[in-house]
Amino acid sequence: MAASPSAVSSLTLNRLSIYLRALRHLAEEGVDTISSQRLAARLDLSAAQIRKDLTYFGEFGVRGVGYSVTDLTARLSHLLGLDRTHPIIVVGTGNLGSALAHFLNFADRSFRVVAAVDNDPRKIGRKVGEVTIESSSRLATVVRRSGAQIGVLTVPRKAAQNNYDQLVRAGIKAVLNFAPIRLVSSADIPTKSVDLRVFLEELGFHLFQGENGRPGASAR
Amino acid sequence: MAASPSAVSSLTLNRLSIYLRALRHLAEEGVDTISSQRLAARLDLSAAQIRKDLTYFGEFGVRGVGYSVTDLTARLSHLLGLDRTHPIIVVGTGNLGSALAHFLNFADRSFRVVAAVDNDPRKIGRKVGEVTIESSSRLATVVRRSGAQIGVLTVPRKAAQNNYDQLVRAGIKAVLNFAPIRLVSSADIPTKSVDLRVFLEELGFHLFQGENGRPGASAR
DNA sequence: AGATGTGAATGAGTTCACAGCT
DNA sequence: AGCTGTGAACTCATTCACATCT
Repeated sequence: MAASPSAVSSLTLNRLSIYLRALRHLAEEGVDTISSQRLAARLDLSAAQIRKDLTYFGEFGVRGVGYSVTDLTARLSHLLGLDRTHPIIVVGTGNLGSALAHFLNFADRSFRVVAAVDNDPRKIGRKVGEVTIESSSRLATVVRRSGAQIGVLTVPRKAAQNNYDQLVRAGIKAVLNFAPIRLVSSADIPTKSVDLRVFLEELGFHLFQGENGRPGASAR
Repeated sequence: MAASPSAVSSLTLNRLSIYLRALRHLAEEGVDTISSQRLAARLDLSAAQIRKDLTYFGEFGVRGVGYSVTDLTARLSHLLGLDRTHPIIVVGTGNLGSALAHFLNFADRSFRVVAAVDNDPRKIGRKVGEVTIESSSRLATVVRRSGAQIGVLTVPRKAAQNNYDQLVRAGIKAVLNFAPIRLVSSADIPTKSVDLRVFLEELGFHLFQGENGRPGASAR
């Protein structure tokens, strides 16, 4: 098996998640072997793309046959760390934060919200999903006590960097940031930023194009 | 000025959103001219990248000087269609859907939630933000009556394709899909899919790497 | 025959480096 | 002198095409 490469692109990694989801659906449908060709057709991408992505991590298939659905599922789950449970702390329990808290607990047993903090004194003591909201001022303590590994940042822009720094100092292992800011991030803490408004604004552009007579191209 | 190109990549388009946000902050700070160099430093990317992105759409700068903050803000806003208001319908008012509904109305005057539908009879008649939830069975009617241009799909996977098709038939102009499925999409309706679990799973991979002794690389 | 795994070819996206304008 | 706009060079990602295995 190939050693894990020093750097795999986000693009490849994100497609692994997509493959994994499709594989789970295939298992539900009772399929037990799948070729890159047929998986690609389902996902609307190329067979070569799938094979290339997989070979970054090893040889998972059988020539002349294809991939075992259960085997590949297990191996991708393991690669993405989904065969263990990652405790999450939600920082900021506004609309988005509390929605994500619920969403994550329902969606998957690989991620579990174990703590939540907020700035607003009125929210402290309330529950979001299974956990009780605590004060942001106790962030470091809460991280340590809960054993949270991943911080989900859903605070306003101006609070984001400060909360990020506190998470890092408290020993968080990774951060998913939804605040619309370029975080100054510690190089050794995997940090991913997602800005939801950006997606809408992309559509805004295409709408505008459509109006000007040009047929709107489908965004990927 | 350069004509809008037939195809601009999502990457470029998404960076325009980022530039625009930074420009707004600069304006708040009272800055009125900015060079690609200084903007790049702020956003942690290259000056050439910024200039190249902008030249897809025209010549916005002044040689020897830089870009006028207010001028560039206006031009990017216009390009992204943010100088008009886009009516949105939220399809599926679960955790994520209702969070987005609130979030979008607060965040920006360019997008306004004008309607929401849900499958669950118990939710119908309730309010989410300013709008009253209606039945998904009336989706087409609601789209037409409300004049919604953008559909935000936050329904379970199995309902997504069907709701998407209905949105399209009812004349929606663009769709932002959060359901974890590859939509079979009409080529002339800009459609963007975002899968939040994918982002977490990317972090899951990096956590796993970290454990195996390799220093975790920062995800972009 | 039919599928994978992979080097080679192509294509997309980014950075370089500099001519040209203020 | 300083900064934009842009072809050319380069790097990263995808696709091709085929040797290899079942």
